[in-house]
Amino acid sequence: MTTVRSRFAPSPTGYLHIGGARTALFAYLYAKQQRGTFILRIDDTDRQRSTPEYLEEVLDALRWLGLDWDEGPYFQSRRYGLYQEAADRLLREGKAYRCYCSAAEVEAKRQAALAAGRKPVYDGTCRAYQPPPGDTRPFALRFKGPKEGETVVEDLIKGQVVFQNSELDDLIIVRSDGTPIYNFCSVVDDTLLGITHIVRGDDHLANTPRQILLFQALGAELPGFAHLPLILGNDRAPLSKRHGATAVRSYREQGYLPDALVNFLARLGWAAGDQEIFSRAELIEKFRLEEVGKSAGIFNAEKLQWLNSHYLKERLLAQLVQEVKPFIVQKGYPLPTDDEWLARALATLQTRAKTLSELVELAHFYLSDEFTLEAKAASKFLTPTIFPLLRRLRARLATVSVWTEQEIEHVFASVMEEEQLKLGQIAQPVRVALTGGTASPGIFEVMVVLGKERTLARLDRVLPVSAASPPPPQS
RNA sequence: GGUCCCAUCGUCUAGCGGUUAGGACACCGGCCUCUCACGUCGGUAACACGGGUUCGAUUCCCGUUGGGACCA
Repeated sequence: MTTVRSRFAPSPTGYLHIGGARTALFAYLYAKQQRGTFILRIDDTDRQRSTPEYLEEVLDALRWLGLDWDEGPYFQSRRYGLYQEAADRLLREGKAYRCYCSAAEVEAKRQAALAAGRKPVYDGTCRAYQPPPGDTRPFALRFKGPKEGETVVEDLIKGQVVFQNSELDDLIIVRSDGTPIYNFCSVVDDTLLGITHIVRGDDHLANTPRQILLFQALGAELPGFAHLPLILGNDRAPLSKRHGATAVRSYREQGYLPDALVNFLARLGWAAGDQEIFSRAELIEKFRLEEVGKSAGIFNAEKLQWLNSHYLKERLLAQLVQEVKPFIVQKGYPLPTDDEWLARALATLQTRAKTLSELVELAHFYLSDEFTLEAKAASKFLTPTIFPLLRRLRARLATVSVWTEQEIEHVFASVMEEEQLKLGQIAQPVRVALTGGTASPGIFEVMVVLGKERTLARLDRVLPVSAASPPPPQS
């Protein structure tokens, strides 16, 4: 039994997008599951559009997702000699021929055929053409495919897909300018790299029979194929920029955790019974390429968000502290110097945030003393009638020596009893004073995290008259 | 246009001839509760259509419709 070698072969012509990430993930999971090798190959034959920046971007996204490759990256741009060699061999062996038709001619014929309602396939003009010696016209290299019989793709996902060879026209393998085309490079590389399983998007399915013919012509063993259905936007069109964020990077920047994205992507098109949450190890153990669904799936942002909040809740605080820091900086808050304190602050918000970014937003009243009071909240809860109560509470709190939830609660309880009030009646005004709004973690935890000094200062801030300080700004 | 792929709640899906068609997200209610969340309990919601095959089709076959991919 040969060991599995699967590959992911992105083109560094843009950010790694969600669809690409899922393809990479499935190829990765399959390799890991089979205890095989996951190979990264960079299909950068499009030199105009491939850039080192995008390359770094793609590698970075893969690393962030934890899709570490065992081999590579190999660069197609550094392997031209190999393609040339393979093309020469096919020409020598009579499996390819020189085509002198210019691109313009072919395109014209194609258009004409289309207009006349015929198949826009290459007409085979040069297939039997013997160039006279000394013919110096530029030529492309075309693969000489069989005109009879059929080519069968045994796809792990789609099943058996049959193509009539008569429907397949002779594929250009090297352009007249000497550059090999993608389909050819891909086959040559898959052969040379010993790829046993090609996992890719099903937009490549229609090209597969031609590639199979090429594999055979090169005398290579046929790899297994697995064509993944595409990911669509909510309008059922293939996911693209106009559906919003498609780059892995933008999810990272929005504060999604790689675990959540990986879990989400894995479940998009694949399931293991009713299970929704999968750890990395579980995915590797349970994933089956043959179980991947055949139909395209729609990217469901709400579900991703739910998964992310799930992973956020599970996150170890020490880890969360580190992960949230870039977001604190990015939002312009001073970075707390005390990690232990930050951990306690985050702990009160952990069940409330869906992303790291949102977590920081919710933590704004911890991170800065300069927040504005929500006008609606202030006008409802910070009325003059409440001031005496707040003053009384403030005075009592000032006497608390051990600043714990328990002690604070005692103070509240006594004031409540004296004033014949329910906790809700007193907690809301305090909440508004301390956090600026009506929604926050439990008021006692907030006070503990804030500390006695900041708590009292914030109460003073909303209390007019006595204090010399001006009333706080309202939004 | 040709070839190919696809079709279960709004969405992701389970199902692999006989089920009250299951789960999850979202949505709507109850409970919990100092607010908001979390949690928990419950609810609304699907087999695209038409023919076969079969005692029996969501499931197998064909077609229609509708999506999609590919054709240097």
